[in-house]
Amino acid sequence: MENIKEDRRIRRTKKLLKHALAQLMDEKEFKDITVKDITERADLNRGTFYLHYTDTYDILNKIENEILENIQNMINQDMEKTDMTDSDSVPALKPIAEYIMDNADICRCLINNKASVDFIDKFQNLIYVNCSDIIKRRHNVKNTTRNEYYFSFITLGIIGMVKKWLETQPMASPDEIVFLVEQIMTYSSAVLK
Amino acid sequence: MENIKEDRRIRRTKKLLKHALAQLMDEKEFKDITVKDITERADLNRGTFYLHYTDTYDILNKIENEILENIQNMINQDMEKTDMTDSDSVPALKPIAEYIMDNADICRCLINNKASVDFIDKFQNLIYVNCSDIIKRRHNVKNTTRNEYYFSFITLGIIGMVKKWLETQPMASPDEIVFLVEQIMTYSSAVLK
DNA sequence: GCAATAATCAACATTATGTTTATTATTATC
DNA sequence: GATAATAATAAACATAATGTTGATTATTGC
Repeated sequence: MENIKEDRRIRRTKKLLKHALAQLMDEKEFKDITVKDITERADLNRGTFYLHYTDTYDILNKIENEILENIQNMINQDMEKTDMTDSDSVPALKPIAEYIMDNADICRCLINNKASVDFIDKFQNLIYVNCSDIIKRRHNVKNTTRNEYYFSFITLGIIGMVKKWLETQPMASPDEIVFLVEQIMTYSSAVLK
Repeated sequence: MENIKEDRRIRRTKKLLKHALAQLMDEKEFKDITVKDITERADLNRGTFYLHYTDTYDILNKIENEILENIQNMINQDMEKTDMTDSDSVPALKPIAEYIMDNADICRCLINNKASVDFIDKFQNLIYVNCSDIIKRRHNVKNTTRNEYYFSFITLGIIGMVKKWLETQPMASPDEIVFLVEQIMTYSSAVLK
């Protein structure tokens, strides 16, 4: 997805800009953050920003996509290893929960972001795409409109739980959340037909 | 909440501005909508906008709050009528679903809005505040951290379902959605302790 | 070391914002 | 229907952010 070898200066600049934005999002709403704010915080020239991003929404979008790509990669790795037919747990959940825990600050500001692009939408879609097939196969469930509604319920519900997790200080351990998510998935799949 | 008698000109102006914004949100992302866009569409002077709202986020916020206030009022009315201890259904759901159906265009653009304030957050909070007490009493459930996680799951999950409902054309009838929501609430409450 | 290129700096035109003042049009109320 | 109150208009303004350009300096990969 990314160029394997970007110039060191580019890597440094992008990292500085992203860190600056994450800092600022902790301090004020995204909509009130300007390109000038970001470059001043990163101690870079304003023009430099435009060498890499078109506007503030572009850089935010790219931060979001990186996080979600990392999570998707964990799922893909897990898919190869796992025989889906026998186990009832989802092995990818543990590394994902640990990843979210490790990146709690950035995940929290993305998921709580009041004025921006659609991190939650993209996250829900990721869960939807990766889970619906697995669940359907496991529980021998059909593609009905009714079940589509329930999937929308479950997938956004899981994000609600993760959101709560990130908001509750001190945060529970990844293992605890994995347990709760698996439990809720088991219970909820009972509504599917 | 609102002044009982606003000048007719003010009522007209506010209505024109709100309709113009709703129209524009169907055409492009909220973040790209300017005050000029709104007043041009409403065929009003740009200065007039500032007589009533501070910026685009302010008017959006007020549209959101109106919708949610109307829903809250339905719940309040229902609370007075209902004896909570015996029934297992939630009578407010039907009028709420009908209200959402009647205002599907505006609700859809608020719930799908990619770049704005927090309609979904506020909506989730409304459900949370109004449902948690009822459910806790009904199922004799305690205030544990674990249950808080589940409430976050259920409340955002319901919004996921409503979102799906609004996206699916042609929309299902309010009665169908009420049935699904009640079913999911019954099933889900099984995870509470 | 050197060619390539990223970052800086200063300057610029463009656009949106938010405010002000004087003027016109509409309203509520008597 | 006349009138005082006030909402909407129009034009002008300062301010600030945006996005771009061209020349210069600094860093990088090889």
